[in-house]
Amino acid sequence: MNIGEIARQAGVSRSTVSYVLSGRRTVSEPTRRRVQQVIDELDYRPNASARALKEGRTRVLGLVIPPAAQRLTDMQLGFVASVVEAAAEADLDVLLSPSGGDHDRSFERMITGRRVDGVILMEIRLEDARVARLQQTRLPFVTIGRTAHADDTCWVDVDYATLIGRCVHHLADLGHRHVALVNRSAELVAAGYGPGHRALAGFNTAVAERGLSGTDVCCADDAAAGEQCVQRLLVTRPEVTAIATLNEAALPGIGRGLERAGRTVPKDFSIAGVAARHWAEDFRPPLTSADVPATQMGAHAVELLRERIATPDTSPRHLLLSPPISLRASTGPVPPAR
Amino acid sequence: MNIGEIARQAGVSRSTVSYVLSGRRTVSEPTRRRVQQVIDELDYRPNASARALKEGRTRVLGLVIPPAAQRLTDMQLGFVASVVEAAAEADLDVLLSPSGGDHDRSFERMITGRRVDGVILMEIRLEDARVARLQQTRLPFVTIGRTAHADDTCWVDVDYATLIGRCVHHLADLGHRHVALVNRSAELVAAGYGPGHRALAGFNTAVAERGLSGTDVCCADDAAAGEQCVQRLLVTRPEVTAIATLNEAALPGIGRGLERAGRTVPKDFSIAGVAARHWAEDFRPPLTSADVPATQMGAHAVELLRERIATPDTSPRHLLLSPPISLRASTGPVPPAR
DNA sequence: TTGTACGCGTTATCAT
DNA sequence: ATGATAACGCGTACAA
Repeated sequence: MNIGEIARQAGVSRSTVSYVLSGRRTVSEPTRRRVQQVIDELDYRPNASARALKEGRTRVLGLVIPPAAQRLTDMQLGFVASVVEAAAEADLDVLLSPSGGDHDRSFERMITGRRVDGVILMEIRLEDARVARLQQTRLPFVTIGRTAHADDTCWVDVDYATLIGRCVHHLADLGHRHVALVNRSAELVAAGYGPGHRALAGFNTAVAERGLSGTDVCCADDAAAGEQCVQRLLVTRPEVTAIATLNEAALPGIGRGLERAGRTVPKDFSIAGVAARHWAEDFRPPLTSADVPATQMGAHAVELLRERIATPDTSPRHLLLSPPISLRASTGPVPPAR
Repeated sequence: MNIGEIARQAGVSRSTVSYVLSGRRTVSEPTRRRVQQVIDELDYRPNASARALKEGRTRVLGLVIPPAAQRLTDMQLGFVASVVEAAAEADLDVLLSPSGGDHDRSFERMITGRRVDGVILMEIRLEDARVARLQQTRLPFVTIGRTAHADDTCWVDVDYATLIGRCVHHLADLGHRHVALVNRSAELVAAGYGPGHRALAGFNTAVAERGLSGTDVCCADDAAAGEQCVQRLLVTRPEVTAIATLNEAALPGIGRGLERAGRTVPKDFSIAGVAARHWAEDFRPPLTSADVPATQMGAHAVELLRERIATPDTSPRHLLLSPPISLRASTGPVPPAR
């Protein structure tokens, strides 16, 4: 089923059919109707490859996700879903590439085969080979998260440094003097994962500003690790009365660990964090946290990318989000010294 | 950068370059090397649209996911990740469409625009408009899950009826006489979501076979709903001593609800389920469950779809999985009557 | 090894 | 003001 077939059955030329479709030229009403009827009857839709070939654009966005080996986190999933949704809203499709480093076949296919009009990258490292690779090409791209030197790229990110800092200040206001940061996994931090580094920086700054004693520990992204981590922490740093964390997947374990150790939240121990809302709300008691707006971030990323595709030569735009902390029930005044 | 440019710089014809690329004709070694060198220097990669147009296939698979409105479950995410991974393994790309019903723009684009060589559908209803729509077209497709009359389609599914039945038999073997099924959400079941219906059927059959008393309740897919659900259940059916469930997202809440009610698992109360392994392992105590192999299912779906694309006219293959129940720590002998 | 037709939709240009 | 013709985008594969 192609445009020539429609033209034949409607008794017009191929270009007329094309003009009926695009509306780029006026076509006499009777002709238009006749052509449209044949189109409807045969349920004709132009071949996307032919159109892309001619127009020089595919109406497809690429989305690079972390390889499935490391199970995607809830937040990453939120990004994927919201990107796809926002793209669909704009009649754009999304092509997925599961790629960790560069030199990845699917990544290379995506960016060199002119399959996509632009790329959204997530799970960005401070030094990221994929970003470097994309900068070599002329392909517009936007990152969710940012590299260490991201002034000349387009990105949307959460300001983990500020948010973790705010958590610390909130805890300090409540009288806590000994606080701990439960960071993301050691591997992730070692690999230069931005949020981990920036959260630590923000933590250290705030701790210094308030004259607190601060400890930071890495913790794998799952409940079991969270539980172990808390157990160890309570032994090695018994003076700690509050935790700040960006490790949402560890939260259930952190809660369990405290419970097992006989600490009641928030009476004996406080927790504040940066997490997706449903993690915060599912925590018992509900977690005081800055809720990461994953859904909006995906939508923003698509918006920035569309701009960039439309006008590639304007200076890159950024978006650094710091959602306010929602006071819930997991933080309270420091308990009297034992 | 196109094939003509490469040909010019290498001093050969376009077809020669094409043959060097595809290897479908032997090219003299010196020529081949010269061409290859130019290709490498210019980092040339054929235009995917042009190739798709000529070859009549895109090397892209479509994956239809539920719209993001209802947050994707962990298991759905597992499917997506494993499909993408398996496709990448076979040098295929994946195009995503977030579509609930039919008549969805992105769904229609995908299947009528010849953008994809085949489609994988998930979150299948017993009566599914998208399946009907796909059957009208000639496009090969595979479903994860199956409709009520799925003999002539290609699918891979988990045998929820059998697995929930096995849970019930296991609980009956331990002496439990009053068991409850915690199903997926009422909306999902009302919409004809297959697993919900089949789990209920399997539950009823097994309950009847063993002469037990059975109750079934629907429960939204989150922890809070699970907690409420258990609270209500313990009040309305105080005789119940065991739960079978396929609602993994409700598990943390179910655990909390039992704890609040003073029931210890597995001493006072048993739970068995069908869930992704990490949900089972994160449960306290670890959940006795049939672990849904989401990862393999995605890979199987891709495999079946590739077969179907290669040989569209063979009779459709199915794959009904019933993974064994892993005994963990959440089931035990029925407690003595109070 | 090369020339060339083909796949299909778009659009500039020419004809009516 | 409409409709028709033809070139173009790019890679593939058959005929020469």
